[in-house]
Amino acid sequence: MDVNVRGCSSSSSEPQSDPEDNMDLRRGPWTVEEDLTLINYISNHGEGRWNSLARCAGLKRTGKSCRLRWLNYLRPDVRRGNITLEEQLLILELHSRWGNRWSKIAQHLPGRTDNEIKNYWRTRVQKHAKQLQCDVNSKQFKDTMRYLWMPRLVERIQAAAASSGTGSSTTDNLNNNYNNQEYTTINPVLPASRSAHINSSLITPENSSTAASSDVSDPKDYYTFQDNNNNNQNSHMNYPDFHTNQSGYFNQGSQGIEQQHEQNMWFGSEDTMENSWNVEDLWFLQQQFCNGI
DNA sequence: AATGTGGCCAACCGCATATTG
DNA sequence: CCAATATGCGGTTGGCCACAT
Repeated sequence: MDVNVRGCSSSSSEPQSDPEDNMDLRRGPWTVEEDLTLINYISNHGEGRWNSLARCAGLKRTGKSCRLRWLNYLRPDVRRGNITLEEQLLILELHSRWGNRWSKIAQHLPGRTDNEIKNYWRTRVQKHAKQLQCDVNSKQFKDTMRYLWMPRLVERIQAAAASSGTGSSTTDNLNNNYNNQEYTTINPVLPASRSAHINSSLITPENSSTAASSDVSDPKDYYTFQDNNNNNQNSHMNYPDFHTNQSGYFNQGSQGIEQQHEQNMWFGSEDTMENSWNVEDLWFLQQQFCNGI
């Protein structure tokens, strides 16, 4: 919304310099009164033109500060609380695609802010990279996310849905998509060492090569979550970079780590990313290093 | 009980880009 | 077209809190 707030003050003669130079400006945590002032002002006049807004509302804050406070905290549709499994999965996938484009990623997580996603990434994901003593941007780490964490997340999502008995959840969409082959799935270009553990019948060189060059301009084409916590947005999900069997992203088969071990390591915890590194993670990384990937 | 440590997250900072006059 | 200003984005910081020692 484009609201003209310029007429509210003697703005034409105001100094145009950065208001942060103003010694009267407040910094630090916002008070309840400031929050209410900002909310009331925006509800009456709309958002935008933040510097003018800050002045006209009588807030001794920079426009930047007001904007940040509104977008990250006060905005009515901002979603608070833990990042869900579905959101974790989406963050991982979108980050693998776009890197640290937090605002772009946030656009695809309704109610989540770039700041929140950024914080999540730094505190949870980077922590594990640190534990592994590898760079978060390294191929090893990215592959670990892609071929271990994300499939596990899908399994956990499915397990959670199964246990809760919710029939129309994201996981049902996942299952349906996979089972019915509703969408065109594109296989990842897998590390050779890892490919052996994947049901080869689901991988073809044709679509594998397609994956690497898939021209995905808008992830909405691929992801839409049934967001149970946020207005029941109708959604589906389609992974361009994975091909799965019915139980998850790939078939671990007899060569994988035993299912029980897998469950112990991942399904016993509330937070998927909070577990310590397990044997398979280390094994996977080791294989990658050994194969020079 | 006191102190140290680490995680979390709101807020700030600096820069790049867009908009305006 | 250009300079000034506003806006948006990603990186970083600092304070609070919980937990460990």
